[in-house]
Amino acid sequence: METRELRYFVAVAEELHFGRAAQRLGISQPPLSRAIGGLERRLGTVLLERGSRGVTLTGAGAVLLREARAALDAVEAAERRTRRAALAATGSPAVVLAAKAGASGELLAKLLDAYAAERDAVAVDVVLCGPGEQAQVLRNGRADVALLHRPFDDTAGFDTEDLHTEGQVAILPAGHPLSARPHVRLAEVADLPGLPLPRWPRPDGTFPDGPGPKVRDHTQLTQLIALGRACAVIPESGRIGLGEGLAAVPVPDAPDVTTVIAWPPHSRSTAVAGLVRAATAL
Amino acid sequence: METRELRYFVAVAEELHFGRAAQRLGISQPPLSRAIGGLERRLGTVLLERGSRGVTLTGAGAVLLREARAALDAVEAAERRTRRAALAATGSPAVVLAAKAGASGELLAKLLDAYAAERDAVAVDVVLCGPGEQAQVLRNGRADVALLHRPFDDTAGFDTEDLHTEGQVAILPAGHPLSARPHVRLAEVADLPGLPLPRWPRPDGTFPDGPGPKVRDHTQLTQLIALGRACAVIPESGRIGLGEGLAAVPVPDAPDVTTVIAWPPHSRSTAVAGLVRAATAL
DNA sequence: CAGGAGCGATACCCGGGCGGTATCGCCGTC
DNA sequence: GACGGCGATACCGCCCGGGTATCGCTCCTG
Repeated sequence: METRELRYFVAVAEELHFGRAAQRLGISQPPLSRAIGGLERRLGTVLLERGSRGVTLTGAGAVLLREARAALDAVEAAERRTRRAALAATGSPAVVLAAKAGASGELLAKLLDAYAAERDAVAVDVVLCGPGEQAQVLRNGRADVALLHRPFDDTAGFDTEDLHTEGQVAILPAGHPLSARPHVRLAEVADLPGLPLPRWPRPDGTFPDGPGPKVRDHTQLTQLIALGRACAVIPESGRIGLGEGLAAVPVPDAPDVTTVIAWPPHSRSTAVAGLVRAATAL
Repeated sequence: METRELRYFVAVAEELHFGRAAQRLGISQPPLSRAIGGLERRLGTVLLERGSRGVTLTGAGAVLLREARAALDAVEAAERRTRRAALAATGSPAVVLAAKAGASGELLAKLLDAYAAERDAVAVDVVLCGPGEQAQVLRNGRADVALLHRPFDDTAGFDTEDLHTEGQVAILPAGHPLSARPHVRLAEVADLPGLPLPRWPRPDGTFPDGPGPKVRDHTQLTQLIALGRACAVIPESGRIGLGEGLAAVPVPDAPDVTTVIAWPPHSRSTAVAGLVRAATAL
């Protein structure tokens, strides 16, 4: 199987429409039909059910979609990491670290300082991601190492070291009745009248159904809470630098959040190893 | 990057010789030179140093070799798993379990029994591998789930559950002076005159240098020991069914061996989940 | 029920790229 | 200095990937 075929299949499987998929791929529809047909013939199975009412995935098609995404990520990563290695050899070595925007700010700063103090430390490019995007950028090679947060982020497939565990706090508009309490239970925060928990995007960019407002980053979240339109439960470390208008109340029964440093298991980069060493020594 | 280019590059990087690589790929040498040249041009870097004395990898080339192998494994896995899913849909569902030949025999039997007793259990094909091959077959999709042995096998990149931990024993020819001892130290076994530790193949099939005989599987090992040509240190559970002519002596200071069940992190198969459940419940 | 719209499959053509053979250029080595 | 080994280059032919035009089917609609 060629990566071109995998790209084509993923496009059709995501759009569930040959015409739109072809448009997205920048080709016309007939070659796309032929490519998918050829793939099905060689695999000896039907991947897509062409009904009169659009296209649906078969079981084998669903498996291939999952596997093809992983394979394409690996190919992309190969290209990016090779390019990065070539750059490193010609004089400007750098390592790319992915972190969630607005999380673990203090830990990140300490990590960068500690690593910079090491012998033969190289430049660290920091890529700030939306929630849940770090694993993706680590898989497709945009980053060499990432800070993830269990249990929110999926650490499967990476080597990891735990760095820090903390409890969670509820963030409420200042002056809210609950904000004076020494602590609250998760259930109490879950359905406050008029203050729903916000909805975060899924990995594919869509939002789950529900009453809460859609948010994509930490700034949107704090603004919405300050406006009295939502509340949230976030790791303790997120409370620092919250600004006016917000109050934080511990939520003892919310699951602990562990910040971990993660890297691709076959990584052989000394820079990544140095960052991990610096992080675990914090 | 197309998988064809990656396959070509891996072949050259492994052979370090364009002619032999072309032969292995079943094409002639000129198109191979052109393909590699094109890859280097598009990546904007030199991957292979063509010296008068053969070919060597550059730094970027070494990175690409590692990443390309991973990517090709992922593509292969996509193809195999899709084929398997298609088979499963047409009536003969099966799950493939990889285990090291000659290890954990008892545990494997109990696992298969326990799983077979489950509701809607499917057929389990067992693939017996040489030492260290399980991770490879799991990565490239020949197997869906595997039994690995830490610290010997590399579990990086997989989800795992620990099943069983045990100590190690030295296997000696019956009648050897040490065989009467209640236990021995690792260092004592390491350099017995005339009884060297055998050499196991590396993942790429070559053997490390050293005095010991080359062995590829458990049978060869036991024969060599019975012949008085080698000794070995293996997990306790390997002593059962040793047969005549061999003695086992505990080695308390050898590292413990943990048998784990491992599967690809994005696996969604209910059969794999069932096997894992059965295994952890043992 | 006829007409039309939407969508994927098919027919057919064209051009680029992949693979093949022949040959060159560069080094070592005898 | 001749030769042999090895990778690069030149050149050619053909297949395959991509394009346009069109078909066949289904469903909706007036």
